[in-house]
Amino acid sequence: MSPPRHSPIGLSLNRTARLVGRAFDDELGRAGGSLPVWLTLLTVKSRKSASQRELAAAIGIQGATLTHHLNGLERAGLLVRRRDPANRRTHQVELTPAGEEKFLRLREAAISFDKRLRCGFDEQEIAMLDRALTRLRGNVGEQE
Amino acid sequence: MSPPRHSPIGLSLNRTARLVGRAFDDELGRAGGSLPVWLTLLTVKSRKSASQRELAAAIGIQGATLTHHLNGLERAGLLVRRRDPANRRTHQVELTPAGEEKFLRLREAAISFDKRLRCGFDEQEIAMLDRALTRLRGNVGEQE
DNA sequence: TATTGTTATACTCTATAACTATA
DNA sequence: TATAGTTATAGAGTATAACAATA
Repeated sequence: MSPPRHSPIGLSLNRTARLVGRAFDDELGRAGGSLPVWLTLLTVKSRKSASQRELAAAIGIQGATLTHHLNGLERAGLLVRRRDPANRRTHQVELTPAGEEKFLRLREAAISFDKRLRCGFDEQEIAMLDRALTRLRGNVGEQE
Repeated sequence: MSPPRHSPIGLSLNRTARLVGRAFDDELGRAGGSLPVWLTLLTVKSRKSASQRELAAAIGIQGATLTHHLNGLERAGLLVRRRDPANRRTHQVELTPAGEEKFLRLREAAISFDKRLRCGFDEQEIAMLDRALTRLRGNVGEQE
């Protein structure tokens, strides 16, 4: 019955994420990308030869949603999907040279943005923040 | 030219916010609401007699977007908009009794969710996290 | 039958531009 | 002319359900 006697951390998190996310999306936009595009390229690069289901799970979206983004990226000539000869149900996603270029360009933007984000933080503070965020994810039941 | 030698804090923030946001939205959904609805009701309650422009700014959305949400809430009978007699351009947004009830119900959900979110954190850690988030907002140029 | 991925469709949140009404 | 708000429209991201191909 008593009102909350502490600042709602969820609200603060939400506001921060929206603000930071919007700024990041703008930066990616200037580099010819968007947040889901960046996440997709990054995940494809870092999880070589993963199935699309695994990629989608790693990004945190549904398979059909990933298909949607992959369609856009393939249409733009940034990647190709090949059937795996071993198991022809699964597709192997691979970046084209143009896709590799785009990846590097967006990575530049991401790195420079992250630098801006870290202003005034030392390594230890960032590590603490990261741990706190991880704990928050655990508290809402992240499975991985 | 060297690769980033620290974990990208933006990615961690993004992943956390999406996960936590989804869980919160589910909780609000079970209480018959949604995140923007909750933010709208909360802001209307806490900023008595603010203009819609001010409300929108406080929530962090455009005026037209707020109008969209207010339309839904008014259609649902949760609030009314009255013209201010002093300046008939501005509208005064006021919760109906049903709106007050909904507000309380969603507040319950928000409080219980926040409690879940705080599991394993002590007050000092939450305060530190909150300060860190505020600093991140500052780093991407929050004006207020 | 089970699994991988796609297509079709729709919903939510958001935004911009043009408009109405007040001042 | 300037300001408050609305309407019309659109776009991005996401999801679910039904489907096709493969195992």
